[in-house]
Amino acid sequence: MALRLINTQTRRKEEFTSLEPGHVRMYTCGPTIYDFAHIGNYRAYTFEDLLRRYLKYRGYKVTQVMNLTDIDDKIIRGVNKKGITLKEYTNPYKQAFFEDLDALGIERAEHYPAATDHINEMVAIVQALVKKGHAYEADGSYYFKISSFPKYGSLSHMKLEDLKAGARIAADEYEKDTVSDFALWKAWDEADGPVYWDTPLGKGRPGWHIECSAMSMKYLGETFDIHTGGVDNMFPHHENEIAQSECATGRTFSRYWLHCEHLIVEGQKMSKSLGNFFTLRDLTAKGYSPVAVRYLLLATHYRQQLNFTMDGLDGAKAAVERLIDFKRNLQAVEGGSDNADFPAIVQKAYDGFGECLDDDLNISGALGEVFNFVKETNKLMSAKTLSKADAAKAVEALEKFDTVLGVLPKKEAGIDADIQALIDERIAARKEKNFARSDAIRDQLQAMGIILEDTPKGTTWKRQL
RNA sequence: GGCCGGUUAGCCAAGUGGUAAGGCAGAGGUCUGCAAAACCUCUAUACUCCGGUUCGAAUCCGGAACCGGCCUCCA
Repeated sequence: MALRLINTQTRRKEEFTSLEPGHVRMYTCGPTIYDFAHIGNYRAYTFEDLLRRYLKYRGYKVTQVMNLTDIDDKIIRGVNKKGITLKEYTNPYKQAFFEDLDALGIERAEHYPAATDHINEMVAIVQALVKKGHAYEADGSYYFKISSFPKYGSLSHMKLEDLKAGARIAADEYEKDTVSDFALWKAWDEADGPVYWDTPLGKGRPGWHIECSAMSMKYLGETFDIHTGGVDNMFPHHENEIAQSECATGRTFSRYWLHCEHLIVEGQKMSKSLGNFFTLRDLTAKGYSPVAVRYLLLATHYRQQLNFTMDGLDGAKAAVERLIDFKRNLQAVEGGSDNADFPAIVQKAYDGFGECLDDDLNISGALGEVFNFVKETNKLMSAKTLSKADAAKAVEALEKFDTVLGVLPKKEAGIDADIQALIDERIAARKEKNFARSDAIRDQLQAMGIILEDTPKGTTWKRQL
């Protein structure tokens, strides 16, 4: 069966087809690089990574764009406070972001355009909108005229007249024709200090929404396949993107919209005041492995709110370990004749894995299939009825699944010579029944994060996750 | 006020009409110098509540409670 995705636009599960056969173009709303990203942000990026990896698993070529928002009110405030340039302010957070992506095993997108590198493209869109009567200038700023786009609200299913005009309408927005019109370009203001661009639109800076329109269309074309983001971006951000993009080009902007639910921590909204606000660095500092965090973020369906708990993190770690151990045990299988039941077990795993993920990326179901495969194969292994060739096929399947899951170590890390020397010494000590010495070595290695496994076949080791 | 999700065992979490996947935790076992690790086996009268439709409902419809989200720059 084909891949089906729930499109926010229609609220229906739709069969996915790409505009260009075999090639998916997707745009993913990225971070504002004014601080370290938190695990809620990474939930969204992990979901996008799952989508990307599964599209590739299904044989698509993927061109993904993730923007880096490096201009907004908070960044301007930070720049002026510290008296440094905008790039000087944002670069450390940009670097930290990529470090976190690597730690979490999130594949790199093809493009990471920064907003401030695309001012000209944004200006061009604003000019096109003005020319077509969809935008107007007021006191040096430019606004999108929502009343000129009847389709406005079709993504979030919100009606303008239902919106509560409330406290969040800033007092300085009086010059807009109607309060719901949003800024495409903001005129320079003294508080902006040195942060501005001189453009045909005047001296100022871009609004927030326009960057995504400009950069997605530049790298993916006027119409592309998938646009993703967190649910909070559905309105107004994505709604505004659609309005400005479609009015500028006269074409459909994104064909599918996917929105990721938020995560909560221990059943509560993540907030600094509750003390349950975590960056990836906060968790690794507590000794948690990034791959455990990845698994936890990945394992819940993306349209479901994810309850992030420390117990859950321990459970995620144990689940990943089970997969890693499964692979190690398979690789140690020797000889034997092929098991007649095994081909059906592998086939069932492949089929189940694909069927679940085809169904709007049902990752929990897919993981269930993987663990059933692990259990059934382990059963054959412990009965010593699995052949070396069977085991190789099982490893192949597991590695194939892991192209989507991304939780297995890329390659076994080497072992230091002195660690090997300790292991050898312990083996010798055990032969001489010098258990005091062998236990001391065992403790020493454990303190170094090396777990020993004394099996009937001898002593092996693994790194603690 | 408008709109949108959710509520499944000790915890996490699939399942959208046919009688409840999977992971963690827990118990037992194999192995072991003892452990650990790994693996196997087992376990739980778990579908928020109240009505309705149906031969049959976690699943569909109506209502309630609770939790959470969006309503102009927050993934």
